[in-house]
Amino acid sequence: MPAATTPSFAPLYLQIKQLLERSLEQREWQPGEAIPSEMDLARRYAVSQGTVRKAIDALAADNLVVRRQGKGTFVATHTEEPASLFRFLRIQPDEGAPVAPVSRLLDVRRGKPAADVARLLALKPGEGVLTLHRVLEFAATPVVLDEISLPAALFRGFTRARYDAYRGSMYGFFESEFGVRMLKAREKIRAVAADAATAQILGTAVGAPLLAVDRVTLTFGERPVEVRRGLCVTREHHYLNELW
Amino acid sequence: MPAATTPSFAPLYLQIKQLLERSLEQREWQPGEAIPSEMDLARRYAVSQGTVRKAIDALAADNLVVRRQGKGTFVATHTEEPASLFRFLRIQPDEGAPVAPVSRLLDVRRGKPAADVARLLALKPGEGVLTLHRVLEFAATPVVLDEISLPAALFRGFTRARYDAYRGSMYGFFESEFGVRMLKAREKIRAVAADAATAQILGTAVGAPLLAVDRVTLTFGERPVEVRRGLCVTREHHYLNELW
DNA sequence: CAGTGGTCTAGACCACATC
DNA sequence: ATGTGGTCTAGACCACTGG
Repeated sequence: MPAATTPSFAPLYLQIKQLLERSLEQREWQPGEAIPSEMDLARRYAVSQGTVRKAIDALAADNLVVRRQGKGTFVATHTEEPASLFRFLRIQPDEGAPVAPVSRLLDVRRGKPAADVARLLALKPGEGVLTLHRVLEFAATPVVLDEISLPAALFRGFTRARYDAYRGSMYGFFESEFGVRMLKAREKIRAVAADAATAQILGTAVGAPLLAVDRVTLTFGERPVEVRRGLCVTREHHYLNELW
Repeated sequence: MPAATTPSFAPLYLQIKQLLERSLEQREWQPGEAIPSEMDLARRYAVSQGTVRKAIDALAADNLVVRRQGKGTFVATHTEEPASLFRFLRIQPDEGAPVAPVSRLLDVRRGKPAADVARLLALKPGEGVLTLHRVLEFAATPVVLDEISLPAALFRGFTRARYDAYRGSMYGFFESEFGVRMLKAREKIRAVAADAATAQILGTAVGAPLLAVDRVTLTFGERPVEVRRGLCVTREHHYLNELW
């Protein structure tokens, strides 16, 4: 017997998935916390455990939750699990094992968005943005220069000092300090020539070829919450992509 | 009750998946054909339909097989389904809808592999390679220059005329003419400066920034069967990547 | 030990495709 | 009408985790 009402035409397990997704978005359970057991959720929604299982499987496939056998199912977080780090960090040294770079924030500015940024972030007229510049260093060598644009409304109280005090990835910082959760991203990659300012920061010649990675990052409901352009020296590093 | 013997320590459904994978590799069913129904397979392996279902789900997640409701489950193929085309083709025009480019083969050569190619293809000493050069054109504009290295042993009888006569993607050609099936790939992406020869073919200035995409393509058993370097003009095109 | 997710089964019914 | 994959259920047992 299904639940009391069937709110839409979709398989039951997808309806349950949607309900769980709403609870996740509304922080009924915090990132890193366990959600209720499958049996509890089955009782709550008046469906069988198998149906809840399929719903959770789908959430896990979307990287919204992480299953841990014998322990429970946990809300995905950027503040733990170094594994999930490399989901969004695709630049790696040509030689040697994957490593996490050091992030150095150059500046933080507030202002009006450029037209393309406003469009990509779906900002309302008049909405402001935060613009960060930061460098990623691998083994003390600057490799990536990022320009990061964020809707100011979602990141009130952002300061350089606050970021510098944080230990962990930038997305971990966004999640724990501002409650903004980066779920997926779309990147467009091009090759460009280094301009003078970039060349100086990255230690390359002016005109040297750089990888330009334009990322739009999405949160719940496919809402864009970050636009970032990364310029990357690929002399001893590369962007790794697995196709399957 | 499980099957007669349990050949290894793994869940039943993964053992079934492995058996099905072996059958797929050995072409017990041809690409594009339907495999037996879930019920038939359940009887064949003496397991329940649900277990076969999980095995097939896993194969479908690996893109080895495609489910079609009401019709059956079909062996994946590069010779149909334009959708699967864009799984390996990530270069797209900045403006407008995704389109399939025209592939123009420049030359075909036989010879000894370069050291790095031999290593990436895991060739035995003395094994020869085929080297192709080809251009991808979007709207009559050359955008990508590919150098493709293939183990000669797997592509006996390859000629330019034979490729030109084929209608469809290159991986479709490999699959239907040589029985070589490209299942997944790993790409390393860098920015480089155009050399004179490349600049001429792609219609750019010498030294212009190009995207260099180094791909190793794998078949069953993670065996590498293609090494390709693509050089791409990203003036009006980009490499698209979805992160989730 | 008790509780969690993971596997496996068996059977019922639905949705879709084909004849 | 028949056969296919897709959903849903209910219950049993396994494997892992932690007190």
